[in-house]
Amino acid sequence: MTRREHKKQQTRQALMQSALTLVGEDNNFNSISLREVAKNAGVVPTSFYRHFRDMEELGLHLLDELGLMLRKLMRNTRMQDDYIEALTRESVRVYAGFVMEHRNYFYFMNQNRTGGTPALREAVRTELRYFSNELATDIRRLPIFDQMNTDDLGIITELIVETVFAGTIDLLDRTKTDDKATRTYVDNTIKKLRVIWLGAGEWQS
Amino acid sequence: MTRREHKKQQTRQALMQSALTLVGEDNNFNSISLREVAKNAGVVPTSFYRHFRDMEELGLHLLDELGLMLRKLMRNTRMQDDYIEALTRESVRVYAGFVMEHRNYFYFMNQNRTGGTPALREAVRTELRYFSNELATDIRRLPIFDQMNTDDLGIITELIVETVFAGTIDLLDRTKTDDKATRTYVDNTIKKLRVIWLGAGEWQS
DNA sequence: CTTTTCAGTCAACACTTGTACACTAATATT
DNA sequence: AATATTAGTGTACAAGTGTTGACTGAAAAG
Repeated sequence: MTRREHKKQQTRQALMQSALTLVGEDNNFNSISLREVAKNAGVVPTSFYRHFRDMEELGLHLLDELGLMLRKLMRNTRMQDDYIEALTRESVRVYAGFVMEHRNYFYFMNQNRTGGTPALREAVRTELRYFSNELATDIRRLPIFDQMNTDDLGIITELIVETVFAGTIDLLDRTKTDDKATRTYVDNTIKKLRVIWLGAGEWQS
Repeated sequence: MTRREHKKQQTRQALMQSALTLVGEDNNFNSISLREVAKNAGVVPTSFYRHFRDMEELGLHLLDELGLMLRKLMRNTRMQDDYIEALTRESVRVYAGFVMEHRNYFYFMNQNRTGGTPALREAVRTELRYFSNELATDIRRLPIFDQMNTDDLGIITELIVETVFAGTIDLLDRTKTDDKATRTYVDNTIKKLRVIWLGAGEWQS
């Protein structure tokens, strides 16, 4: 990579980081302006166009980045143990920690799952589906699921992903004022997942 | 109510309806302007202030309205039958129908669960918690739950509400292009709820 | 019938917005 | 060493933003 390309990457990253910071400060991604982002990145507004067509494109790249991190994280922490119980506990705990370390990213993702442009919304959906699928092929190996109908398995993993993800925004908000919020989230989510595991075990029998 | 008060209520309603319409087509509540709303309601921008302090206040009232409708609907459809199975199926079906009849309201609610100002976000949370609690006192009567720990019961109802609600935004988006989307949503949601029921039945036993 | 109230109007304000265009200067290519 | 490329700058503009204060006229209160 040439020296110039490197410089470019640097401001590109500054722009993305800037947007993320603004989102973290309780601004909605949809209502932050291109100009704010540029200013916050220490760059003139028009310079923005050297990197992204518009804010939506920046958003999509942001989502890519988060997705990549998330998938890597999940792949590393899953399947360390054979016991669903321990696996669940550890996964949720790690997930919560990861969320706390990347607050702004998750604010962004949550906002755009339900709020963004149709394109952004679809991108988040795809990301979650990706997870769900990975989880499915992953737990297929477990004795409980080895002969379950594929569609049903998909629905169960979807339920799991939704459950973990649904509590994220509450976790983000509550941890601002409550130190114990993370623990509460982890405990509650684990209970929910345990209910799901139990139900899945009883499925079609 | 005097004739003048009646007129006022009318434009007030027009403003709320206007905001809702804009949310339905243009997409995000946070990026629609006070002026747009006023214009769309056939009223001059400054007139807006006779009714609401700002857009957030309008949003909160919108949420009140939806919450009222929703709770009434749910109360009417729950507990018609003794079988969980039939109850679930009917409830979800009715809910889906209701969503389709009030698309813009649900876009609004979804957007602000994860996106709006902290106040709006909290308002949505409260609404969902309200549901969860009502559901809890409601199914407490069922033989499966009559001796369950109250906290655990709360978590399970929370899980149920989240599950029903999580799919709503997808339902809204998909029904734009796919006629069968409603059926898919109903079927999938029912399956998920069935898993939860099964798991709840096995809980602590 | 006269006076008060007040929902909606009008004009004006100080800003912010996205984007077009011509420019500069450092880097890369020849 | 001469030339071409291009990330970032600066200026400019039309359009839209929230909010102000003084106004009007119909309905309500006296």
